[in-house]
Amino acid sequence: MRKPKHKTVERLLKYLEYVKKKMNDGNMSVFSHELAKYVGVSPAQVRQDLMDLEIKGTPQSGYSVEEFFNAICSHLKCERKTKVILIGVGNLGKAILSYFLKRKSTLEIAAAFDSDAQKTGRIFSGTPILNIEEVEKYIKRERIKVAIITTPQESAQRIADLLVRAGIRSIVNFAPVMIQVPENVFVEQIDITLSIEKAAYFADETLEAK
Amino acid sequence: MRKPKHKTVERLLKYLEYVKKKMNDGNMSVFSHELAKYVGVSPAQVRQDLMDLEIKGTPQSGYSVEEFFNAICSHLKCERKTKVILIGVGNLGKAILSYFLKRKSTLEIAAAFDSDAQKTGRIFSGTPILNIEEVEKYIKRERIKVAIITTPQESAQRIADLLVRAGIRSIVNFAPVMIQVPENVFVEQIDITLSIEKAAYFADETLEAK
DNA sequence: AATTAAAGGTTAATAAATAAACAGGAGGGT
DNA sequence: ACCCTCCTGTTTATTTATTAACCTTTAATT
Repeated sequence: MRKPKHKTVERLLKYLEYVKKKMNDGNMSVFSHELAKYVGVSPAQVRQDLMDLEIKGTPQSGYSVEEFFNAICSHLKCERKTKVILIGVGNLGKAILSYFLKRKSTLEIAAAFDSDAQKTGRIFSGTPILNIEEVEKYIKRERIKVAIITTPQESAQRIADLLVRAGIRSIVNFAPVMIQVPENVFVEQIDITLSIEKAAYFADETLEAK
Repeated sequence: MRKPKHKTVERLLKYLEYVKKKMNDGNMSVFSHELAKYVGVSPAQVRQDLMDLEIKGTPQSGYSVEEFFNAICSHLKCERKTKVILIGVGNLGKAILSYFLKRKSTLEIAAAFDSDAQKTGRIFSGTPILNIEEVEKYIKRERIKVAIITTPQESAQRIADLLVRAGIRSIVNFAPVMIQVPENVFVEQIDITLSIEKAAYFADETLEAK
């Protein structure tokens, strides 16, 4: 079976959420059109995804939620939660921390870091906020491999350098600058402003078409 | 010339940013490899994008920033800023407001709305925060067509209904629920938690590959 | 004057993502 | 027993996105 690509991984993560809900509600099975509606894609798309994962269903009862859950988890390697850290407890950082608190995610934000002494030493949304000076020690001790940067633009590169030196292998960067890292470090750049601009563009498109 | 698709629009918006910088610095021209590095794609990709926009360059001086700027602006229809509103001035809402303040965007957040009387009546990051009860009047008076939802999950659907009733034609929704809207309303769902989970997944992938 | 290097323009090839189409089996009703 | 409907499994087609390859131009160099 071939590895899932970007869009597929997105959908699988969404399916996983829905399936968890169904399990909590005591359901034993789920249909492709339910998943399709929840995720916002066509049922055909769902079926094809599930085919790739080699999950079988029946026309009568759809797919077994248990089998489904296990299959996705093993493909996404999310049996045990990956520990990540977050740097920069500003508005965006706080927003992310509280999102993770509410949602049972495949990840766990083990700690957050900031340079502002007013923020450090407290717990926010269940996550301890530590001083940025401790981050290197922390990464090494806890063997953290993934970090989220939500600092201001100006500090992003400096923080990235620090993280890489300490052993971080992959970074999710929300600061609106391209950070430069060694080749063997993975970076995912997420630009919220741009996402909104894009949405607005396509909004216009569809308005005109009607 | 055919209309730019999703990924292309993303890149064009990034090019635009870089070109603005170059113009501010007094540069007259820009090369494909510069843009490529800034945006994180191959120079070939850049050239192809520019070809589609019918922007011509020369091997010696690359592309004219002015021509470039005008071409992108006209294709993205961003000559005059589109006014949008934001609902929900929590952590994420504030983060977005401050991002837009710093960055010269193609959009302008004309007003923000919240139900908390402690927040309303003030100005945050240059944007007035009004009471949610005024939103319908505001949308109609200012003919706003695009709205950003950054409320808690629980209120998202209710707010969406309200917005649609008031005349909003397209919504960027950050609340982690699929909102249901009439067919003629455009919705862009942005799930930050999911983006991070996805990034973590591909991080793992690349780690293993090495 | 010829050569080389750097950068753009174009076309073709490949890969990824999405959509469409259709056969087959199990229930349920007549 | 027959037909109808619903939903799955699979295949094929189509559209989007990305990459690679190759040619051309022009300035600098030898």
